[in-house]
Amino acid sequence: MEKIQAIRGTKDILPENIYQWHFLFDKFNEISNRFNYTEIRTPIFEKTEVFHRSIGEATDIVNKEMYTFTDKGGESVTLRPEATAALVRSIIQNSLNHESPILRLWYFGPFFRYERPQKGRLRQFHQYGAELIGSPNPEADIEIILLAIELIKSIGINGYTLLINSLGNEQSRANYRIALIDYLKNNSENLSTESRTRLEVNPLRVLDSKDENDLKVLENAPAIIDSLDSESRTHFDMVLKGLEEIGINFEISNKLVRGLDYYSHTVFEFRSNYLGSQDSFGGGGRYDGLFEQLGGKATPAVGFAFGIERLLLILEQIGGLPINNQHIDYYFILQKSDYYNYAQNIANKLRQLGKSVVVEILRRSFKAQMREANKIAARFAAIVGESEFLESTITLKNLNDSAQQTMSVEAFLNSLK
RNA sequence: GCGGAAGUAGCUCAGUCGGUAGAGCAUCAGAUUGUGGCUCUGAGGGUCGUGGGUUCGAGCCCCAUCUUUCGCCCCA
Repeated sequence: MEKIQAIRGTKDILPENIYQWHFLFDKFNEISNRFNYTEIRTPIFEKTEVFHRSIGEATDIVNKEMYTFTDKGGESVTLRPEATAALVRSIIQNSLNHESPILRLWYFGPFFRYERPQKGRLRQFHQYGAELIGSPNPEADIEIILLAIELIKSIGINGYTLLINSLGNEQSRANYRIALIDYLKNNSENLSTESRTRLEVNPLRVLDSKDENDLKVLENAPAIIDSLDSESRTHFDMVLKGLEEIGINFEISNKLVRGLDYYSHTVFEFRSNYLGSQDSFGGGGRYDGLFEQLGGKATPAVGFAFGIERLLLILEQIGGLPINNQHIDYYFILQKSDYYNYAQNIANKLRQLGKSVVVEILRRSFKAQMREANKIAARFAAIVGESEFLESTITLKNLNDSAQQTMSVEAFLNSLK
């Protein structure tokens, strides 16, 4: 029989690594709580429309990266490529923002994009993200960035770059778009072919190009910041001032535009030198127009997301992965397999007292059982031989200092209560 | 979607000029009868990613395909 392989770009999270995921989840849960954010879980698939109406028809995500299929009822559904659109759908549907003007949410889960796999880029990947719904003010932008930074700090990552930019409000963006198209069209003969097509479909994305000739052209391109109207400019300035005064380091990048259409005003991205080609491990921004696009009433919001696999890659590179400190308290060693029920009975009482306990089930030799106890780093070998079995006792051997004593089962259990 | 590299034991890797595969670690067992770690001895485990082709003969050469990886693209 031929072996079956996992689907391309998907990865098993193996038992030997799962503690790393628990570590991240626990830290993020804890820090989110400190900021008064609550976890939300939405389905991993949605009506395709949710993403079409939000992410943008012209974006790569919608154009070529979505896992879209027709279900048996004829409905077009899509495995979520990101969270924000689905969350907004849920908030509107459940009227989550009706009880209070402000809603603070976080999420953790799998997402799907049909891309060519690479290190740090999987077809099923995981994100942690947070959304702050209800405030149009720069205070919200500052809070969400601060949360992101505290999360990174909590898992021990210090070396990274925070890039920030403003796309301005709708009017500012429209103005800039015209100015940029104008400029790029005048210089189109110097642009790469890809940038020329992007100029037609999604001109802001040309700013992201790494092509050398494109970069030359872009040197003199109009900057978004110059197209911002006073409202947008003030918003951005207040965000920057806030970050400065709170002591957050950042770099302004007037070329940062990000690949989802729903962003407005503040956009930001976290980059690391440890990731190679996929150097961004988190990003987000403000999306004041999204609620309306998804049929809700106008609601301002900011949010961001981290790529969990990328965070783990960074931790691995900097030697920052946590130590797996899972341990076993007692390993039950049976001289004869006949003593299994006797042992398992005691073992389970120990478990009820909060101990982690394993009982031999392979009928191995005494020596092999001792080896096993040692290998899994049990604190004690709990030995059941003929005399223990007959006298209702248990022999405990401390595997650190080899000290050994025999006592009645009753006395042993009582000593732990 | 485009270009480059790589796939041999559970893991890390050797494998000469084409002659049906090796090491270390890991696993398992043993070294006088109820005692681990160190040491020693031994054993099991591979259709050489998959499918074709060339050849008397392919891990090695050729083609295709799958997967991983690097860069592009994109993004978390």
